[in-house]
Amino acid sequence: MSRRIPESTVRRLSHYLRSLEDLGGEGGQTVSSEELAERGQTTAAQVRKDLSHFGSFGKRGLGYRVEELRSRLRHILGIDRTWRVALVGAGRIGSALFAYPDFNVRGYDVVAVFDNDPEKIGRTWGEVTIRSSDELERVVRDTGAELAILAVPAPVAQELAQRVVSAGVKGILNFAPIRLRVPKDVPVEDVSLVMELEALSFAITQAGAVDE
Amino acid sequence: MSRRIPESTVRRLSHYLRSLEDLGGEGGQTVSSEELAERGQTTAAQVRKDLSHFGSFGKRGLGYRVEELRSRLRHILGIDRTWRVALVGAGRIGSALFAYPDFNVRGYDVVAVFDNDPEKIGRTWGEVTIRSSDELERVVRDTGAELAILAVPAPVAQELAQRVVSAGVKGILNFAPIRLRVPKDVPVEDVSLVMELEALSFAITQAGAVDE
DNA sequence: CTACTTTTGTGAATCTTTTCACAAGCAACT
DNA sequence: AGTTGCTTGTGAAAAGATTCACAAAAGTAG
Repeated sequence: MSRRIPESTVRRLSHYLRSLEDLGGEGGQTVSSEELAERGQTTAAQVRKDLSHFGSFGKRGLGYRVEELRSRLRHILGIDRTWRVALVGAGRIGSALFAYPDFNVRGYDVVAVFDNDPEKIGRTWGEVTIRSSDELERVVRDTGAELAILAVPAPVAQELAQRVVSAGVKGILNFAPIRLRVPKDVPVEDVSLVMELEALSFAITQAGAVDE
Repeated sequence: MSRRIPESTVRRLSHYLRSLEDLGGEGGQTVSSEELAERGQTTAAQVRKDLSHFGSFGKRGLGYRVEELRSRLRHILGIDRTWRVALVGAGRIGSALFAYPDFNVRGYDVVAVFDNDPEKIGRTWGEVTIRSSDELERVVRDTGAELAILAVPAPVAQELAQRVVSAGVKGILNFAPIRLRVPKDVPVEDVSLVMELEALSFAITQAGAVDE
């Protein structure tokens, strides 16, 4: 039951949660750390250690009750509530995200969409109207958005990051290929497709190089 | 100049490379580990340690020649060549990726696109015709695709992963929210938007909880 | 050529994360 | 109630990653 939680632990928690959901989990069904490990590509000891940071939810000799562990994890991850999300950038990536089904299911509710293309401003996506980024501060405040997804080109990402933060956003999911500078109490998660691809080509190249 | 390279090092290398590219880098311009650190949100010692895994490219008292380090990094990351990519899934995410500008620039060339929607099969995107996934093995082999991007729903991802691998693909970028089972010499990079968002809501929630 | 400044490359120290290993707890059965 | 079988929770050990700190190079100036 410690204080500082490793980033890698958090990612695994997400994964355990997904496994639990796949597992269905009617009534008093239980699951062992061993089973979770297998599904999560890790070890049983790791699963138990990860969970032990937050308390002890299992029963010895029996395992974890699926239903209970699931709701505990949702609470730990902070998704036992709805998060209001501002989507900044209504281009290709923005629209793909908006349509992403798991999104709403998991408690993320896109309450505002911004773009600076006059062609797009005023159109509606589902219930939401695309706004000019000129209105960003006002709309973010009015809608009470707490998260921002930045799906905009690199050159404008930094400016928009500052603006959403000053309008009250508490965390940013960033698709632009730059390191955003924001106050350090505002967490930023970067999604960089190029970086992922490079990790992949590195891994492939490296694997080949072992034989040399 | 060691053997096993930490995953985190690889990601930082990607980042250094991006910084070097931003830096322009005409002629004999140089950059110090300190400068790279600043841009990469890390420390100078970390930069030097990361690079030292692969040799020593700097000049003491002077730093690294931008142009040279850039091409070294491109070589290390395995992107001093073109990678032929098969894009599996022509839905929202697939099309966003296809249009992603950095993609071609960075040496990733989409040589085949697959979908199983009869509406989409036969259409062309740029130079590439969308094929039925029935033809996957043949087309992957014919085009010599080495990487696959899986942008398909979770239920079919595992099957398609196996099929691209058996057709000769050497690495997979996976957007489906499941852990793929593939031979262990085939690297898989997962991109999970939900996981990123959950890491974000955890961080925000946690930050608040410190005050309690 | 010598002194001075700068910045790398790297062992050693520190800090973090993972793995090990086992006592303690729980359920089921006799 | 006692025994057996299983699985958690957790200190302690091991492995891994980062930071420190400094000698060794390289350029520059006098």
